[in-house]
Amino acid sequence: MTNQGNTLFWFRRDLRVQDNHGLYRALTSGLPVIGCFIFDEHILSSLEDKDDARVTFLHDTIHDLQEQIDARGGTLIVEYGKPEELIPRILDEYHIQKVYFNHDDEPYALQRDQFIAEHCQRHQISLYSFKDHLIFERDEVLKKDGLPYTVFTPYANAWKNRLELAGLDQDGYPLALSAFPSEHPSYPWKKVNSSRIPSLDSMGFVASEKEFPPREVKTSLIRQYGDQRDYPSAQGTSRLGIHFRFGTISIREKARKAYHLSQTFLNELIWRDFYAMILHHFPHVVNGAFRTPYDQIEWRNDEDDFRKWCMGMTGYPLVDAGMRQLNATGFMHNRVRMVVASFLTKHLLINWQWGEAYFARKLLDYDLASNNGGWQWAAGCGTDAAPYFRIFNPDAQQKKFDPKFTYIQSWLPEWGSASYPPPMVDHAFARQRCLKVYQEGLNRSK
DNA sequence: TTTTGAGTTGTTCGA
DNA sequence: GTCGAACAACTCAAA
Repeated sequence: MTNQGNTLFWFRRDLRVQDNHGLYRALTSGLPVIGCFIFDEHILSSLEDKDDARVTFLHDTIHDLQEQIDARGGTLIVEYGKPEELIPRILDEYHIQKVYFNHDDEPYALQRDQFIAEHCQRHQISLYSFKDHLIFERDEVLKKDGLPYTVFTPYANAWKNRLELAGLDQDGYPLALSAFPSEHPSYPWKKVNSSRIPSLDSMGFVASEKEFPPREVKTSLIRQYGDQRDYPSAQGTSRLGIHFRFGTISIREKARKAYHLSQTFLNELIWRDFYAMILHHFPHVVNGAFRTPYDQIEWRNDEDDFRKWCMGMTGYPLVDAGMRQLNATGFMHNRVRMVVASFLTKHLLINWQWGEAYFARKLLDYDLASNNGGWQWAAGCGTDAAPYFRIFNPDAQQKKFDPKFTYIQSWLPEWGSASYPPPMVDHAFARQRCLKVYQEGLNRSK
């Protein structure tokens, strides 16, 4: 047994022991399993804020994960540095014969994993990778002609058919959402000596005071999700995004929970698969519009305007309350995300990529595929075929979704006082300007 | 191949 | 206040 070496399970964005597909496969690989996690220097060095709360969240999470693995008699090796240097070292030092991890289809991750795959091949180490982060991914839901969907509704219909294709379990839940076992007496974790978790300080960060949402979501919230989710002052959304991002909860578990309770909630999980699939098949969306003619739009890109938007000083209270909530907490209600994104792109004519980057910096639940998809949708250049003249009216949105100014007052205390600025641009004027500039941009591409 | 129906989350106008 | 049509003609998916 000892001569056969060990299995390595590399945690990345699946930071849990329960219902973890790749980990389950590693634990049934026939060799003792050692876990590892790397605080990736490439990613961390690109973060702008020393008190980035996502690094605190990661650090807390890794601490908990290590305790859980310790309690099972195993080890989680935790390092800070470059995966392309650290993984080969770990493979060598711990006599690794098999490497297991879960798919990560973001562009950087694909390149990182390709390097590791080539290294493993050169050293006769087996490498196994599994779907865990999504319910259906890559080529699992395609049109009849074999090409990927680019419209959500037919994709969601095909997705739901596929979910039920494998049948239901005895409790009436799709088998495709079954959990992978994490507890079994014969699962062989391995205890080895390893160094301590690097401190936040040693990686150049300080602890954040921001609060992190719980991993659980009430049944009543899911049941009422369809009716409540559009009202930013209600606690109508789950705030599970950060946990889906880092895999601190299982997507299958939450989908199973929502399955009989709320189609609307389930649809949101399908959107997540949809945008990940779009990123996989159309990687150009990272650098430009999904619909390339929209790259011809002549954005104003006024830096003072952008600064006002970032600070929540536009003079439109729903926009400003949203930005204040984002800046203060790292979270913004979904309805308000649409309003601020529409305002930045359509009213201010600032390139959606500026907004995308700001959200990437600030959102605790930031996810490349979903954030990019959402911004392209807001700008009108994305997969949604709806016409671009759909421009949100920030005042009308306030009347509909925050009629008593409850949300606005909780994030914008000076609203209504003399110190609150007047609207930075007139809505009717901005709307006409937007229609004209979009039209001209699209004509230019013909 | 051609045709047909439909498209996450909207707004404005005029009856 | 409420309701349907227009916005401007586009793109996609499936028959």
